[in-house]
Formats: sequence, C-alpha cells, structure tokens
Amino acid sequence: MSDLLKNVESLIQQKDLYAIPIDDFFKSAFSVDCVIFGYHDCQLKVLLIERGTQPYENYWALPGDLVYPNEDLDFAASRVLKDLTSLPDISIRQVKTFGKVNRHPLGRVITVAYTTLVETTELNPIASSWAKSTAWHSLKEIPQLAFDHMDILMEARKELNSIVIAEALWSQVLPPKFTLTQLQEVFETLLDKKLDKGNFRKKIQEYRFLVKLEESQKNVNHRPSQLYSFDQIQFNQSNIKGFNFEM
Amino acid sequence: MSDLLKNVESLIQQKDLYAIPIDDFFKSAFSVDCVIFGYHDCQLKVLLIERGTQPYENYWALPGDLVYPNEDLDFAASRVLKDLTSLPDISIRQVKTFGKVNRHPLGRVITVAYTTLVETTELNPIASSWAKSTAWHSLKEIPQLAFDHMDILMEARKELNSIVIAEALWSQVLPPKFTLTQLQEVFETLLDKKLDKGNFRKKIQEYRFLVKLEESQKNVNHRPSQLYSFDQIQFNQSNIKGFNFEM
DNA sequence: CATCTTATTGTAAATCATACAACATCCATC
DNA sequence: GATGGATGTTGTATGATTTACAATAAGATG
Repeated sequence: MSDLLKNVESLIQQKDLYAIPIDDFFKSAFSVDCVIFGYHDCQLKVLLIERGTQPYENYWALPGDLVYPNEDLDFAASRVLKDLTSLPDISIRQVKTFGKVNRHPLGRVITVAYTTLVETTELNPIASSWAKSTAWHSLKEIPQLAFDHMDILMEARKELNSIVIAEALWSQVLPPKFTLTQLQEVFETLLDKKLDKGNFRKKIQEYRFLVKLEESQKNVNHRPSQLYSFDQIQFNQSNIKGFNFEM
Repeated sequence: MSDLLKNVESLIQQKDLYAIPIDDFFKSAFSVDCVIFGYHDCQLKVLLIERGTQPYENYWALPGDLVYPNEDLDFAASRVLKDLTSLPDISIRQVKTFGKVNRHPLGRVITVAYTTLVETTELNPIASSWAKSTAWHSLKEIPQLAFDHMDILMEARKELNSIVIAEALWSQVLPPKFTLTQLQEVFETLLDKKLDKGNFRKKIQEYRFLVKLEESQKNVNHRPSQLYSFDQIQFNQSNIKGFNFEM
C-alpha cells in the first residue's frame, strides 16, 4: 500500500468514521469523454470512435480514456482526444460529471464530459491508440453507444446553444476571414431555424469582437461580400454570457 | 491487487499503451464539495465547516468528503452534507469538477462541486463526523479556506443567477405562501440591485407556476398583501432555462 | 375620518424586435 | 458597355417590450 493510502487511512481511523476499509476508496478511477461537435456546410455532426478493446469492443463511443495520475483534468481532455483521433490540440470545455455506480462494467469509474465545436473540413481524425476507427456521425443517426455515452452526448447537445460553445463558434468554426452570410448559416444550423437576413445583421454588428475588414470576397460570380474577422481580445473583455440565440 | 485492477491491466497491456504502471491510475480518489447558499432576511450567506482533521485542520472549508465506492455521485453530495452538518436531505445540483493535480496535499483527488440555495431560518447545522464546528458566513467576509475551496465557492457564486438555483429559489427559499414583496426581496438580494416594484410584478405574473391564492396577509398594520404559492408541476412543464435575471 | 403604510395598477416615452421591401454592387453574358 | 441575375446591404413601418415614474386602492391606526 502506498504512503498516500497509509496517510489517509491513519487520518480516517483517528475519527473511526468509515465502516468500510479505506482501500476501497482507492479502487476508483476517473476518465474524460469528449463530445466534439463538427460543423461543415450547414451540417452538424459529432465525432465518434469505434472501440478496439474491451469492454464494449466494436461499439461506437465518444473519444475518452482514463486520466493520468500526474495530469490536470482539463489537460487530459485534449490529450485523450489527440491520442485516440490524432487531432491537433483543440480547446475544450467542461460540461458535467457522470458518476453512477454501475456506469462502467469493470468497476467504479466516474467520467468528466468535455465538449467543443469545430469546423470539420481541415480536420482528419485518424484512429490511433486503442481506437479501431473514427468518424463523424450526423446527430440524426447516432448508433448505439458504449457505456452511458448517449446520456453524455444528449447533455452536451444542450450546451450547444450556450456559452460553452460560443467562443468555439468564433475561433474554431469560422475561417479567419468570413462573411456575414457564412456566420448566419452557422447560427441557423445550430439553432435549426431560419433567421431574417436584415435583422441578423443589425443584431450581430453590435458585437465589438466582430471586426469589419478592409477587404471583400474575390472571384465570385456575384457581388462580393464584405469580410469580417474575430477579435479574441475584444471577446474576452466583452464578458458575454452566451449568445441570445433566441433571435 | 484486485480482480478489477488485473482486468484493466491486461486490457491495457494488450495495446501496450501506457508507459506508467496501471496501478498508478488507481491511487486516485474523488470527493464532493457542497456550496450551500443560505438566504434569510435579505442576506445571503454560505455554509462552512471548521475542519477537525488533517489536512488543513482548523481551517474553514466547504462541507465535503470522499465518495463511497458503492454510492452514486449525486447521492453522495446530500449524504456528505448530512454527515457533516446534520442537515436534512436537501436537493442539490452539480456545478463543476475540479481536477488540478496538486489541489489536495495528500495525493490525487478530484472533487465535484454541488450547490443549492436554502432559507436558513429553520435549518440548524450541527457539526458532526469530523467537522469541528459549522456556521453561516456572509459572502462578504469569507475566511481563508482549505484546499481550492475559494475557487469552488466563486464558481458556484456565478451559478446563483442561473437555473442551477432557480428551482431551489421557489421550492426551498420561499415559504408555502408568500407575497410578491417577499419574492422581490429575494430577487434583489441575489441580484444585488434594486428592482422597480411595478415592473417586477408585471414580469413575474407571466409565470404560470406562480399561483395567486384566495388569501391575503393577516394581522399586519397596513394594507394586507395578496398571497401566492408555487406550483411544482407547472414549473416542471414550463421548461424554463433559468430566469432572465437581467430585470 | 384623516392619515399612515404598503399594495396594486396605469401610462407615456423610449427602446427593441419583426417583417418586409428597396436599393447597391459586382459578375457574367451578350 | 448595357443588361440581367444573384447576392449583399440598408431602410422603414409596425408592433411588442421595457423602463421610469406616478396615481390610486386598501386596510390599520388613532
């Protein structure tokens, strides 16, 4: 038994608190699971892996794995994602922790769910480590998932409209220079409804972090559109609480 | 080593993935910490305990402890709170998980924060288990706290204005029959700003779960106020996303 | 019944949201 | 280089909502 365990055990025995051995507290583990939403061309998908190991071998699942003892929780989320899908570092935010006793068949494992939103065009997930394959799945056709991953996915879906995703929308989904029409398409896809062009523009222009560039589109066979970019610094200062997606 | 560990180890060795021994993954533990906000008479406080054991002995801290191996995470939050403060079962909701490597001096412990809001009048916390004492502290005079509990408290404070707390406000803070003035006082305390009486009433009356009773105040030396009550069923159906506290 | 206190309702002005239309600008083609 | 097509951009009338402030109502008290 490690020094750590001895330490904790002696502390707890002082108070004679727990009826079960202290050892049992340390048979637990924790993991992270990543819900990566992918946007492209007005479609919303989610990144899944096919498990190449027990339990749930050959099942589709969210990319997720155990956290190293010496790694911060937040860091683990990016690391696990990279390990399994070969994706580059992606900024990712915590959603919720799932801790039912029997959620994992091998023992007590609680898992912390993380989520973000990315543009899929230039991202080519490649299965690595124990992942057998990996693919973007439409949100309307999700296969049966391992563990309680469907619950986790549903919970993350709820966050799509809120601030958890807001920054990702600007910094990861949109290209460095984008048109207001592109922006509106992203909003319409996430909200799953049509928005009025004029009103959308009026409302969106209020945001300081939306920067009008001196440039416009080139090589289009119609009137070229004004280009805009995203100002990260202005965004951080704007202490926005999520977008009023009720537009 | 337990069967569980052997199982997991063999699975992982198949893939020869981890450079560190599997044992190390299972030296971790997880805990819950409760941020109980208490409202009474236009004042907002938080419930702290004085630790009667190492580490951080004699420091003030949020009520929190390790989760039993056979208990659901959500259940643990209520149980730990009861163990340490003798408070009755209180419904409590998850906020966020804190998982920095060195947040606990004895080893790797991640903690899941839970929060809720209660009316303090009829609640008498009594220190039990390893808690030395317990007390409500004004949010403006928080002592130095154990671990990263100040971070946790700040994070929970942010949730006060949102849905995490919304249901608690109605079902736990207000008495069964209340006046609109009482309701407004609660809102003003939480928002820390004055609201216009007329406008508040107009806005609040839209909520279906606010039920106008056939009754009014008795034995007051001024015009008695209309009494209202809270309809839990209507509330559940209202799929409200938190209140628009921007009033 | 005059007065005090608090509850409740009303309203004018300002602001914001919505729907819809008009106009502008560039490309492609003739 | 004029024209039409397609998309970008701006405007406006209408109605809804918010805000600030005031007026009125109702009961208690002396």
